[in-house]
Order: sequence, then C-alpha cells, then structure tokens
Amino acid sequence: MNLSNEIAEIIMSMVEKDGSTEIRRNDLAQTIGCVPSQINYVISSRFTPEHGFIVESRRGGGGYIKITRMMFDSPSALMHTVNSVGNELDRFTCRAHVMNLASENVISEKAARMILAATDDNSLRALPASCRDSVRASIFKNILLAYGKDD
Amino acid sequence: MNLSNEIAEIIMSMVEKDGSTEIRRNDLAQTIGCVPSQINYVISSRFTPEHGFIVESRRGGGGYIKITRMMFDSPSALMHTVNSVGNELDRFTCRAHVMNLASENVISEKAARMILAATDDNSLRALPASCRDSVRASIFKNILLAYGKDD
DNA sequence: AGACATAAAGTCAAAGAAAGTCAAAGTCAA
DNA sequence: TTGACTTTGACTTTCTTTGACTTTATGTCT
Repeated sequence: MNLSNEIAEIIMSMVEKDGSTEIRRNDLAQTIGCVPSQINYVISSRFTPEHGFIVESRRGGGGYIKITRMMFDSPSALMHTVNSVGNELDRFTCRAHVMNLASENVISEKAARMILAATDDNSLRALPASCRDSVRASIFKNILLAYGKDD
Repeated sequence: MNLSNEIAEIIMSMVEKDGSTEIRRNDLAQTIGCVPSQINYVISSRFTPEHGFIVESRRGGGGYIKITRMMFDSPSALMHTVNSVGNELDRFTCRAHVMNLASENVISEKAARMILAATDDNSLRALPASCRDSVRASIFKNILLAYGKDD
C-alpha cells in the first residue's frame, strides 16, 4: 500500500475515535516519516467536504490542523447532495459523494454499488473524456432522485 | 497456446482463490514476460461484464487493477440479460428489459427505478444521439452486474 | 509599541510511479 | 486471402512523493 493511504488510515482512526481530531502537522509527518506537505496532500485528496469532513487549521506557533467528520441528517442529505452537484462531476468527487452517503446510511450498500457502476468511467468508456463529467453529473443526480422517491 | 490465454488462466486462478484479486499490472507483466498493455488486452477481451467480471483500477503510485468475479445464486436471469445486450441498447429495449426483470422479481422495484433513471435519455441528454445507445448498453450491463453482487 | 526571531502551516511545481489508449504490425484459421 | 484475434510499443493520463519557498502566528527584547 502507498504512503498516502497509510496516512489516511492513521488520520481516519484518530477522527473516528470521537468524530474529530487535532493534529500537529510536523509531528505527525515526523512520526510517520514523510515530508510535512504530504499531510496536506492526503487531506486535500481524501478529507474534503465531499468526503464529509470539515478541516480547520492555524499556522504559526501552536498551530494545528483539526479534522471533523460531518454528520448530517439523512432525510435532507440526498437532496443536499443532489443540489451540491453542478453540471459536471468528476469521478473522484462522485465516488466521494457515494461513499459518504453510504457511510451515513443515507443509501444502502447495494445502491452505492449500483451508482458507482453507473457513473464509473468503465460505463462511460465510449465517451470522449470531455463529455464524461457532464453525463456523470446527470446520471448521478437522476439516479439519486429515483432512489429517494419513496415506494 | 497463445500468450493471452495463458495470462487469462493466470488471472483466473488468482480470482478463483477468493472471488477477487488485485494485481499490479507492471509486476505481472514482468513475471509473465509481456508488455504491460497486454494485460489490458486480456482483461478487456476476457474479463468483461458479459463474462461476469467487475474491474476496478487506480493509476499512479501504488496503483492496481482489481478483478472481481460475480457469483449469482440463481444462475441467472441477470447474466442472461447482460449477455443478451450487445454494444448498443436503445431506450425502449432497455425499458423492456428492466420491466421484465422487475416483473419476474429478479430485481427490486427500487433497483428498477434506479436503472431506468440512469439509462434514461434524460440522463444522457448531453450526448449526441449517436452515442447514447452504446453508453446506455454499458451502463445497463455494469449496473446490473453491480446489483447482482451479493452483500 | 516595534522589530526581529522562531514556529508553525500552506502552496506549488517538478519528478516519479502506475495504469490507460491507440494504432500498427503480426498470426492464424476458415 | 481475408478477417478476427494478438502482440507490441509509443504516447497519455492520473495519482503520489518531495522539497523549496511563502504566509501567518506567537514570543521576546529593547
């Protein structure tokens, strides 16, 4: 496994303990044995709002990075997600949304798998990369709306 | 026997061990003694949705290709449908397939709605009509396969 | 209070590490 | 002898790692 994934796991385990954690970037980098800026890379690639995290920080003496897991209420979460997606949706962000909804139990595991399958580049392979993101956005929104429609 | 078949057998034996395997493309190519892109050829010609496989991958450092074999307990209206669809699928035929599967209780109502939403012209609006049917076909097949994957 | 030193965190771009794409050339069986 | 399937390799895209440089906060000494 690569370094970034390991770092992400370490951070995740800290966040999971009580929904929030505060790290000293340089210390963490030192104990892990990586350059400090790699912590930033991990955070900006894996602890984004789409992934359901809020990140706050301060520079200077006594600086810190605080990572909090957002908990949002299920009923509105679907619509919230739909509304937050514009006309384009890259596959990384899409994946993050799906994982997030699934981990909050807003959608089932099975639904998550279906949505990922439908929006994956695998499904959109026939398309030039230039239009994948807009198609992905509309598939994603439509399928979520269909999921939300109650039986 | 040709190289591709041998590679396919190697991959198959790995997948069969526990239904799923993760390979490093370059390493495998090296041990087999072929160019890396031949692994892609083998995968795209023999580990397709029609054959019942789901393929996921990641590029970059620590990249991988993960191949999962779908197992269907009832062998299997789903697979039959996947196989009956070619490279193109118009929206009427698609709809018919979905209705059919739903009425036979092969898929749930909710799943049916999701599939219809994903494959609807509404979702594919951004596309020129000329490529909708091929995208629809691959979304349809991939999403059915994902549905079939047991929890 | 102002000036400098020190202690963080942030930014960005280059280099590295994989996988993906595509088309040309080769093979083989009908 | 043609057409489907394979093999190959050059080129592209995506993700990661690293480090030099920047910005911001705090502390200390006139």
